[in-house]
Amino acid sequence: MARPREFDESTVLDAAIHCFWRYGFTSTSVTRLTDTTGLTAASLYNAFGDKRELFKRALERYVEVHVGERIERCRRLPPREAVGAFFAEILNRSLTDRERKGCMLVNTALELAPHDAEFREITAGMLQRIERFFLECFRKGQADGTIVHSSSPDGLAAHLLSVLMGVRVLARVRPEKALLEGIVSQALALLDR
Amino acid sequence: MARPREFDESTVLDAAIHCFWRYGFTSTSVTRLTDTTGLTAASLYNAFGDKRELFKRALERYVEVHVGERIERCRRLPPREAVGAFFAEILNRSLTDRERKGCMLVNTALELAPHDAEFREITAGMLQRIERFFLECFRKGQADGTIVHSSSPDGLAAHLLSVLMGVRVLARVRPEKALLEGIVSQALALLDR
DNA sequence: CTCGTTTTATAATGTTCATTCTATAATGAC
DNA sequence: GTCATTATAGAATGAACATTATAAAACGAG
Repeated sequence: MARPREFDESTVLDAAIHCFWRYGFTSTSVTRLTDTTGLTAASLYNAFGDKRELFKRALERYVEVHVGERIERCRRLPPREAVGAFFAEILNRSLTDRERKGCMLVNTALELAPHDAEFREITAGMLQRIERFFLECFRKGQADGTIVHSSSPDGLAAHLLSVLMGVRVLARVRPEKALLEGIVSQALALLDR
Repeated sequence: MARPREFDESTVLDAAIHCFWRYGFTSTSVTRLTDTTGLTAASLYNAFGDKRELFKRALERYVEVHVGERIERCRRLPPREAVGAFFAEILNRSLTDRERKGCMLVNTALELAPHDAEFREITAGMLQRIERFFLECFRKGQADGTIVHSSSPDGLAAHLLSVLMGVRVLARVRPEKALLEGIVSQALALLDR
């Protein structure tokens, strides 16, 4: 009926993710997007609306692929190991991230959420998803005795969420193994004694 | 010998701080700066060089005024109280920050440090200053018995630094009293048992 | 083959950006 | 008062920005 697309939407989104992840929304120009996706501006606008809409799609895909899948991977483990594995992945990512991209969700939370109500809601929801994952782990772990009872699950979950944010920030400035590992091991120790 | 300045440098820097703090480096246009400082672009460039140089001066002043003075204030207290007072101030600031500006140092660490070697060094040094403050408190507190020995001072200091970063990020997205207070009280509990 | 529809390529749009030019104004030294 | 020097005001500069207009191209339906 009509001319077919010459590109794969997910592939283009992945390229857009890489730009936005590394440089953020404002510092990613449409020119940079056309260069790295290979699409013309016309195709980009025709397919995604505008830059903001494209960013939204990219962020949603980022969270599904990079955050959601990590949570699913870890959720299959026993609760205490799940939290450990989660932070082990974060640590590994942060220490091998040569472009210092950090976490696109954290970056967006700081760049757009404060001034943009829509992105504030979106990022808040995504952060709550991580918090809920921690919460589940702690509830289960405290129930079966693999995680200590000294603190409430809610307090622990919020605390670990903030440690996660902190590690993601620090990793973009000082991606030092000793520093980040120290922070995480300190956080995990909270679960054991 | 020459025409005198019509403005006070510190006053102008404070106005610049407010812009950069709220919107970051990239999203603060020179027009916005001339509007809020009251200076013409010519005066701004004559006095400070360029936008980047002005930002650097603003950041340095921000850290002196807002971070340095807080550290000095708290340093006068006994070690355990010093840490408590520090986080009490952070919490209070975060919960009354209606513009969701967060912390200009954290914002810069995420916006500029990853791609700019000079700002990476600057922000890293400033973060280390906070870390050293924690470290001093822990060393003294462990020596006089007001802070528990269960963890190394270095590990604790790094951990609290990351909690601080995390709170500053979360506060820009979800400035909720219960959430932030929960995180901080959890962190402070680490010092007592 | 022709028509309707969507995608592409290219060029153009008008705006905003950081920065600088030109000219005028204000001072102290002489 | 004149001069050298620095600060201002306002306009101008050219580059980069996001977005769109125009027209050609590629397909299925009829």
